[in-house]
Amino acid sequence: MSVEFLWDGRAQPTRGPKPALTLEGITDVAIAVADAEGLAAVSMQRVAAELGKTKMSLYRYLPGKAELVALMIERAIGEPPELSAGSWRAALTQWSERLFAAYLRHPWSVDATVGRRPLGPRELGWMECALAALGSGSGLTGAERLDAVAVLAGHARMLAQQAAARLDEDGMNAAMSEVVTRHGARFPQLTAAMRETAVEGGQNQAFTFGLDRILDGLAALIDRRSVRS
Amino acid sequence: MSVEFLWDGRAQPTRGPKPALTLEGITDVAIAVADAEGLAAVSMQRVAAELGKTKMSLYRYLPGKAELVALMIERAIGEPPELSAGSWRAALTQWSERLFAAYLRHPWSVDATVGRRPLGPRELGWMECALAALGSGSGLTGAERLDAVAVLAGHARMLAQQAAARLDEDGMNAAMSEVVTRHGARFPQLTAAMRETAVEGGQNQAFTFGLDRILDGLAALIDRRSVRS
DNA sequence: TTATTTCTGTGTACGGTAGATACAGTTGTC
DNA sequence: GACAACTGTATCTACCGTACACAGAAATAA
Repeated sequence: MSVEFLWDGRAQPTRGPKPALTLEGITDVAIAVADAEGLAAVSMQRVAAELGKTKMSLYRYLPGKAELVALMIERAIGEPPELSAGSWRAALTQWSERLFAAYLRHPWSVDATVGRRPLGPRELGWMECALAALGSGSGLTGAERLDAVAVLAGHARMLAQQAAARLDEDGMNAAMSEVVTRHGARFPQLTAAMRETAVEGGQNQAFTFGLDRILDGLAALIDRRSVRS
Repeated sequence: MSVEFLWDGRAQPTRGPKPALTLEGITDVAIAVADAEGLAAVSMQRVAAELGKTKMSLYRYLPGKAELVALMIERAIGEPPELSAGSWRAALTQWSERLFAAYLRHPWSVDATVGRRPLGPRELGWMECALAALGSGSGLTGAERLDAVAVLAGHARMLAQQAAARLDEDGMNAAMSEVVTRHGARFPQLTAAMRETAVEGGQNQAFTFGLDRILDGLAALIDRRSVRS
């Protein structure tokens, strides 16, 4: 996975035949496949076939599959949001909600952003704008602000993953709940909590709950700092 | 991926040749490979070769690779911790730290626990014991307790992933920081925060910071509830 | 205009993956 | 001893990512 490709793009040549494809077109098709059938369905063969080309032609545009996935992530996450910010809390709430929404729009992006990998300009842009929202007079150190943003991002990721898992209730969840009812005696708290959860609101509520708790905790620290100083 | 296999195991036969392998042995070897070379290095071929057998012999013990990974997770996460609990806060702190430690011991388990998949008994056991710690008189609803546990688990996961990424500083991080310095002007907050972070403490500090913030937020809610009632 | 260079897209090939199936050999039970 | 059940292996298919060689197209240099 070459970092340069992600940041500097691909120098387009002047000579030779006109390219029939574009990086954007390839990425869009790959994203469409991933949206419809998951990240596992994205193969060079599949993407090329969707474009009416052979798989090897894609390698004229991309060094390899890792770069394709990186481009998919950058395109799926979108430009960093413009935060119509008053307080840091309002700004970070907006930021988290938009990140959560982006994950929900493209559930595969959760799977695609695990493990060690180079970050693209947009991904860094998102971090930058969250840090900026938290920066103005919060009294937190740089490390603390990084940690806070990481917690928020992690929360959005986790909830998006859970929401995606709940989207497809195709038998596996049925088998799972069958297991829970069978061994329910071993997990009393869990069965009770899940019974309650079933009635009330969906995944957005869970996200908002966690987000509010995190921001409450952050506010408590910021208040303490501002009092002391 | 069959749920039954995870929960009921494999009925061991009486007749026929003595099995040369055991499920535990296979799982242990697979975990050893994953610990040393990452989850991507775990293939049926590789695990079988490590055991001195052909890959197809493994299918006498496991329905498929998905089940192997599921067993690896169950074995790697370990038994749910016995929380020497006083307050809910102490208990959840201990719980989160042990989960974080488990992720650090087996960094591949972060990659292995993405996406929709059936949960094993130990994984549910961990949830159960966290819910129990939060249950006694916290005043939270079942859904809220589930959400709170999810936030804590997500935090442990995210920080473990970051820590694992920072373990191998093999050139890619170098290329990455080269990019950041080149485009540093676009990310002033980020570069400033990262410069600060470099000097002070490691990943444990980041984990503790986020954990404390989450628990602070949770405490604020619980206090509010107990006052009102 | 022609020749040359450079690029695109394709066909072929290789090593890797997961898994199905058929079969030989071993071991317990009747 | 016959039979049934099980283990481990060999062979096969169907993918995957990608290296390499080659034919044709297009822009430039002569």
